[in-house]
Amino acid sequence: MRIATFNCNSIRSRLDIVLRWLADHTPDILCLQETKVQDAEFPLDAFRLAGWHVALKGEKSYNGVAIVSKKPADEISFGLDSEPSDAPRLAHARFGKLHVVNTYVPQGRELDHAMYAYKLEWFARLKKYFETRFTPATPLLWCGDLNVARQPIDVTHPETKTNHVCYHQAVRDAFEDAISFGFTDLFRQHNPALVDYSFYDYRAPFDPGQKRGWRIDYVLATPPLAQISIAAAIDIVPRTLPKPSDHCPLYADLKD
DNA sequence: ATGGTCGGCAACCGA
Repeated sequence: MRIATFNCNSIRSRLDIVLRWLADHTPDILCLQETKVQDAEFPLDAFRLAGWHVALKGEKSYNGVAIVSKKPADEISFGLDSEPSDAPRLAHARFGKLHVVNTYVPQGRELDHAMYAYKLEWFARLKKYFETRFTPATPLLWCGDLNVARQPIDVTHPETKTNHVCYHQAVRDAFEDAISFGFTDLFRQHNPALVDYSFYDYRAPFDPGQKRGWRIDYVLATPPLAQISIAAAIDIVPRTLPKPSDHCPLYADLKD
């Protein structure tokens, strides 16, 4: 079974890239973030024509999540359990015994901005969400753009990023606390020392040799799934393609 | 240290 995640930075502007990626990599499940579209405007027919089911929740201009799958989900819900629930940032789908939670965590803007405190709180609320609904024995995948680089290896020049909202110690601690529910970072499980990134800021000149990037997108799994995980990888940076996203697709393969 | 480029959407905001 293959599970994938991709911050597509507008599903309408990158529909062809996403459909091509689905056809080439044939995941069972693909979690999308930043679809940036209201539900009525989501290009659902294009997915259906290609044989995919989609659970989606969006809004105008910002945020938006979707779970694309070969088989239809048995259960779908959106948002955290407390207000503001941020439905366009969290999608949950159940496929038989398998649960998938797809999140687009708030970026945080600046350390002294209210959105950064909100981001830290978001991780705490998400941990509560996991504790309320699941146990570490639940076959559960947590995927998405989490807007935090976990370790020094996960960001270029970490010593210059200590005051960045995606690497500051407090957000790394908040992430680790949510992970402590019982998750394993599948990319790092399979590639313990590999320097690879899932995000390259549009504003930084793209230089594959320099690789100025961040690993802020994840597939995390509870023990029953981490134990049967075979491989995980970040796909090539699609900067050579027309209309590349600033994020890369990544995926994990599990035994069926 | 600063600024750099996108997408959405119609002036700038968010990343």
